[in-house]
Amino acid sequence: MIVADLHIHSRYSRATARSLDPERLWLAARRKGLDLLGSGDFTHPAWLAELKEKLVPTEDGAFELRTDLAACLDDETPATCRRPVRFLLSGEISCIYKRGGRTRKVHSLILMPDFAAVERLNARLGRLGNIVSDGRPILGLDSQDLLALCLEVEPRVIFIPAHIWTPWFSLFGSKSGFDAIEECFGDLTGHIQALETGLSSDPPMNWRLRSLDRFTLVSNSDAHSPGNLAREANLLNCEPNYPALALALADRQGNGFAGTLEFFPDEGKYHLDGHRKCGMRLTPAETRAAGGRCPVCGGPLTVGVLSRVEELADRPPGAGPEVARSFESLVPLDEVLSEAMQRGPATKGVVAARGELLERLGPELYILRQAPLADLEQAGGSVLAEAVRRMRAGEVWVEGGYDGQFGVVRLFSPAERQKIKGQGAFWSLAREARPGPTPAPADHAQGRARAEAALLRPLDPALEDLNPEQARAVEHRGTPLLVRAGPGTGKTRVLVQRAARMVEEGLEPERILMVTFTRKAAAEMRERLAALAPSAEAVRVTTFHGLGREILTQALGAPPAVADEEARLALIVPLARDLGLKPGDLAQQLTRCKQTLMLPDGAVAEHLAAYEALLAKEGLLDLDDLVRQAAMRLHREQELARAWSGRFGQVLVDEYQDVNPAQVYLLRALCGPGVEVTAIGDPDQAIYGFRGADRSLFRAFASDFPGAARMGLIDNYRSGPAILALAQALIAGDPDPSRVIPRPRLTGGPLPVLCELANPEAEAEWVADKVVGLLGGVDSRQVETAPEAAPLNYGASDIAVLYRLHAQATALREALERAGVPVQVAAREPLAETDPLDFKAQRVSLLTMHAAKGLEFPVVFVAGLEEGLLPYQPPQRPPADLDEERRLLFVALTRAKDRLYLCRARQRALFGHSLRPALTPLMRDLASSLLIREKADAPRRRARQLGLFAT
DNA sequence: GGGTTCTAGATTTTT
DNA sequence: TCTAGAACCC
Repeated sequence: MIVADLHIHSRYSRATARSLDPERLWLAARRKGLDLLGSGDFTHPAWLAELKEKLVPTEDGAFELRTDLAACLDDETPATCRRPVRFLLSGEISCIYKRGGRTRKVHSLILMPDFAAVERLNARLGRLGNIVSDGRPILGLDSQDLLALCLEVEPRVIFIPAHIWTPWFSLFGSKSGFDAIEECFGDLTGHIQALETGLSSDPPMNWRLRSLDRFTLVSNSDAHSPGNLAREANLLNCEPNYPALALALADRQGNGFAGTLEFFPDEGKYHLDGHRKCGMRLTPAETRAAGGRCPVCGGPLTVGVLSRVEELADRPPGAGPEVARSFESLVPLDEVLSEAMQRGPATKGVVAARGELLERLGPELYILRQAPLADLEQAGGSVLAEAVRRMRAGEVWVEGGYDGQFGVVRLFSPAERQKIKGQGAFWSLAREARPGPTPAPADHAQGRARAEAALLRPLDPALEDLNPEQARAVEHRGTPLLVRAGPGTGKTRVLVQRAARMVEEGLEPERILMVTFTRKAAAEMRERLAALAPSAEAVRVTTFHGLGREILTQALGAPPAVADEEARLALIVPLARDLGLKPGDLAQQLTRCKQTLMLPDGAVAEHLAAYEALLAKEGLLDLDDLVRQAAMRLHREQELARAWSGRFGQVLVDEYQDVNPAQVYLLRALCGPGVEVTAIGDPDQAIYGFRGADRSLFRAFASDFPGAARMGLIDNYRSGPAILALAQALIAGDPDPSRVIPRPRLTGGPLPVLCELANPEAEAEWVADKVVGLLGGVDSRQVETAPEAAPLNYGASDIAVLYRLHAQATALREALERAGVPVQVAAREPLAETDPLDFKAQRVSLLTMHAAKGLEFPVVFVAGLEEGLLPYQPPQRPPADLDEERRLLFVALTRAKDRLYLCRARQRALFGHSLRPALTPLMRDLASSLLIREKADAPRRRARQLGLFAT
């Protein structure tokens, strides 16, 4: 028979002992009496390197401490405890993700048969999230996807849902788990052979669920220090190696898996229900009677494991499957000694006594489980012997743990304890009749209605039936049409509906052209169109550049060769040098010429001519040429114009505020008589002036396309009224009589929050604290210090952090990663290594305000609201245009649906200069009633704790 | 040619 | 302050 503890942690995990290295784990395992020990934390690169250095393979998939290291430590092991200790490679992963409208937090224990498999796994995980800053990494990955990934990497993986009943971080957790294992792991459930029951539950509790009968119930310590090793463990009748363990777990008929060593579940931190702040401990029946509310403060109770088991149980208490493994309930030796000596478990006396017992009798588990009472009496006195006898017999007094508070197991009555105190260990205990253990409450759980299966998102009203303004825009025919559509008013929807309606009316889909600026937008449009009306599939959806290329392809008889960025620079850089210009300036000058169609004079004309000659020599066009040349040819070449100007009967253009003159010129060429143009956009969201977009073209639409009708969308479906009010106040700084005041369709929601922090690091820290709070805490310390966290149910992908410059991302990313939050920084060049699961991983998005355009998030942070940063004041250059920067901030604010957090630093180092910037002038004059100014707590630790769950 | 030192410059971004 | 590219040195 061997004893195995498969789930532990290294010193690289949060809140773990610094002494957790392979040597001391090995030593502790020997003192405990363990034969097989999980390495823990194999996802952590530094820990894995240490394991590879210090462990050597022995049996199949098992490892031993290097002999030279073991030799050095042999002296430190009591002679009675010397035994071989094998390691297996194990790790734990915390998945935090949203499924079915609820935030899920599920921990999983994973074992792998060799280092190569671990490395394959880590390579994949490393692309999906941050596995370096915590030994137990937090990933925004669905548990089912994690299991799929593990199986893909190594079919022999042993995947065990960890401590399945803890409320905050487990498969069945009351706060963020599931009601059935299949709900969590879907059709991969069959690959799971074992479930870890955790400290707060024991096998009889688990036996009450028939659905768990087919699983092996394992128990591990989840130790965060060497001393806690083996506080729960497994008994196995097999060789101490990987395949033998796998077989023992999988084979429910055989007896490879003999049973478990358990905590008294009452001692676990989440056994009963309660509210720690108020000191309220409740049984499941009491909780029901109290309606799930704390009888003292009325706040929500943390529902413990016992309640949760009853809720899901389909067998009465005491019932179980026909075949079940045995188990023994133990109290850790230091606690037994603490009782026998009536002094704290960590006191010198207890520590010394334990050492002496180990020397004389053997490992801790032997002492607790097997040592004859006579030997115990001889080595440790009769009180100790009696204490151990009672423990083995289950004659204990318990105060159940609740809401993160460990329970207390007592081996002696108060009177006996008084006696021990008075007489010391010399007092000999009479065996007294004593009350049995606190009985488990015997009421039966009511099967709760599982109402929240597959929560449907509220139906989008604009999709179901259009509001009057939208309907007008969709149905208008006969003239060009310009629609002004503010953020969240259903702009794309109107465009898509309009196209679909036209198809319905009998227009061939090939006669409809939809034009966007980016391929991404085009793809989205295509998708939405297909979803709305399959018959509209043949509608042409493309970008301006794609359209230009197509026209040129026809004109030239072959697709034009287009200079990519690299080729273009290869021409521009030497040219700029010859001309004594900066390459960037020259590039800007040239692109400006092409986009505005302005015929330059003087020096610029020469530059352009020289550049065009170089392009011609290479037989290349640049990207600007795709639009410009297509437009010019359409205007000049009659045959080409004939082919194109009537090809489309309807042309719909998105984001019209971003067009440049070349694009309008192209549109006009395309739209001969009888062709109707629809343009939709929002001049308040024009943020690309710097790259040639000319928002005055929005206003000029009616003269470019005579007879145009104008309309505006009014209802905003995206943002709460408070967010909208702030954004509107901001944009009002740039008066525009034709602006439509939006009408919020959502109600309620908190005011936006503004906080001014000492520096960018503190600012990032503030953001990270808020994010952790919105996620309801990502580690147990957080949920235990602030368990009243409102059930906000935000997932990481519901949250975005926006900023003006990429340079701001570093501090924000670091703070979020330190907090354990999965993040994704939208970099200019996408990371080369992407994982197939990448698109499914849920992460907080870090984006520039520009990159956020067109997106929406339930929660938005906007960081760095400082003068100099917004509007941006580049060194040695003219400051960015105030109104365009105002629109940029407007775009940023209007990305938010429910919650908006604004912040800025009082001190910021930008390009080497340390500045003490003022608040951005864009926000200075806003009415104070539009937002809540939050005070920054000066000492960081306080800020962390208090800021956590404040809103 | 390869390595070191110096110095200017430093947004936002799509095709 | 950091970095990329140029200038410089052997």
